[in-house]
Parts: sequence; structure tokens; C-alpha cells
Amino acid sequence: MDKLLLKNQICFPLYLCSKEIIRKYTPLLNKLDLTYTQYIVMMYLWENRECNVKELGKTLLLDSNTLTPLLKKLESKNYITRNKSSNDSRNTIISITEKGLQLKENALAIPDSMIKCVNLSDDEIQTLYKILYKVLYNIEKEDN
Amino acid sequence: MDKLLLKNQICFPLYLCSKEIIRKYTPLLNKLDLTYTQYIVMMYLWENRECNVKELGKTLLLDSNTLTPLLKKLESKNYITRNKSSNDSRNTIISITEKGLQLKENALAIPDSMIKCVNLSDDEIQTLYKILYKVLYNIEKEDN
DNA sequence: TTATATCAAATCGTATACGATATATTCAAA
DNA sequence: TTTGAATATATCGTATACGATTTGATATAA
Repeated sequence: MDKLLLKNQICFPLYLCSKEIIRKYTPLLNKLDLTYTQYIVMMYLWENRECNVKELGKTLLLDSNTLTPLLKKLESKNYITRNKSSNDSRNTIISITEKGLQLKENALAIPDSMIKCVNLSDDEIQTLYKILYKVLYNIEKEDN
Repeated sequence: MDKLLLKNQICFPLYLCSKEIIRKYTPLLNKLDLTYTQYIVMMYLWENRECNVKELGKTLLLDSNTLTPLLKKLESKNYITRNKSSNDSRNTIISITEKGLQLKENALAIPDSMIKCVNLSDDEIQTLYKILYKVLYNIEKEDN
């Protein structure tokens, strides 16, 4: 058996699924003037209101090289503010604005829309969810 | 229940898994002077030897706007050639070179290395594989 | 035959994604 | 207390990723 066939890879359908689901998000997110990555940043802030770049990056597994330009864009849309912390001015405090909070109302229908699009049973979703988080756990703890 | 929490999204762990697995590939692929996307192009060509941009894009779900610059890079590494078809000069024929074919030998250990890193049981891998392809099927056939 | 539709690549602009490095600040040890 | 280590962002360069448009070639219909 040829292990180097595309159809024998597990990462390949993961890569495709991620890409294609994000593609499906795009028209919904366009209405909010958000990209997918900006959307998950906003989700974090709808829940946490305030954070620094490092905290955000730990959740999204992104570093400042990706986040800084993205956060500047969200700032220019007035969805967030960026301010140096007075306690430790190495930190940049990201805070959601009133406009950013209100945006959540316009996003309420998106999750159901995506679930419908993916079209899995509740069981399958739970199984997928469990396996994906297991992979994440395994990958992050690996030393090699 | 708040449907807009990151932990309730199914796309979010998919996005993270795809990113983090590709990150794990990187040091292995660096030895072959390939990026992940270049690697899956090479996998396609190890199997098919020759194709045009559209055929490749149909499998990888990528369009010429992504593939053309990427293929030019593979050409500059002498892993492939790009030539206009004589039958229909709209088509660009991508062919693997001898050097590109030989590269496969250096890639033989990668799949096992990645399986080990993901660290799932055979059952879990099969389940994940099946669900992911089901999602892909459902997404692509959706009209909305 | 000629205009027009269709098709395949390529090009362009914008937005991640990330390794490597730079900068500024704080910490900590001698 | 001062200097070097550690930390948090930011910057830079390269490589996707993709919507929109352009270019060039082929097919087709009047």
C-alpha cells in the first residue's frame, strides 16, 4: 500500500474541510465586514471583553506576527481598541467597543447556518469534535 | 446556551487542527525544500505524472490564482515542467521531472511520522476520515 | 464567416500564516 | 544597581488563499 497517496492522508481532508468551511462562512461574514480570522477574534472578545495579544494568541494558536496587523484592521473598523497597558507597557490591551459588542446581534444566525451546511448528525458532530480536540492535545504535547 | 462561544464551534478545531498539523509537517518538508501545499501537489504528481492546472485544482480545491505562482516555484526547483498543450493551447500541462520523481524516496517516512504525531487509534482515524469526507461531500453539493 | 459565448490560465489586490528578527520593557542575578 | 536574560509586540520576508478581472484560445451559433 502506497502511503504517499493523497487519499491515504488524514491531513489532506482536514486541510480541505477547514478551507471549504471557511469559504462557506465568507458570504455570511461579508455582511459583518469580517474575515474568518477576524470573526474568531471577535468571538473571543464577545466572551472576554478584554485581553492582550498573547492571551488571544494562546487560544487561537496565532502569534503577534499574524495578530498585530489583523487587530489593527479591527481597530480601524472601530470594533476594538488597542492600548498599551499602564501596568506593563510591553502588553497591548485589546478591548471590544460598543460597536463591536453590537456586532454580535448580527452574527447570531451564523452558527445554525453553518451547522446546516455541514449537515452531520449530532452524534457525528460530537465524535468529530472529540477527535479533533484529541489531535490538538496530542500535537501540542508532542516534543518531536 | 450561547452558540457564539468558540468552544461550541465545529469549524474552529478544524481550523486549528489543519494549521497545527501543517506546522508539524514543516520541518519534515523543509528537508525536501517543499511547503505543505507544494507537497500535496507533488503527491498528486507522484500518482499521476501529468495533468493540467484545472485537473489539479479540482482535486486540491484550489484555483489558478493560487496554483500558478506555486507551480512556477516548483518549476524553478526543477521538480516539474510547465508547457502549453499543443492540442489546446489554453491548457498548461504540468509534468513531473526525474528529479521530482526521485523526491518521493525522501518523502517515504513522512506519513508514518505524521500518524505517530497525531496519535489516534486506527478506529479514530477511520472515523475521522469518514466524517471529514462526508462534510466535504455535503458542503460541495450544497446550493446555499 | 464572424461575432459571441465559453473556457483555461494568468494577473491583481487583499488578507492571513508563520519563521526570523528587531524593539522596547521588565525582571533578576551578581 | 547595573547589566544581561526574558518577555510582549511589532516588523519583515515569503508563501499561500481567494474574489475579481484580464488575456488568449477554442467552440458555436446566426
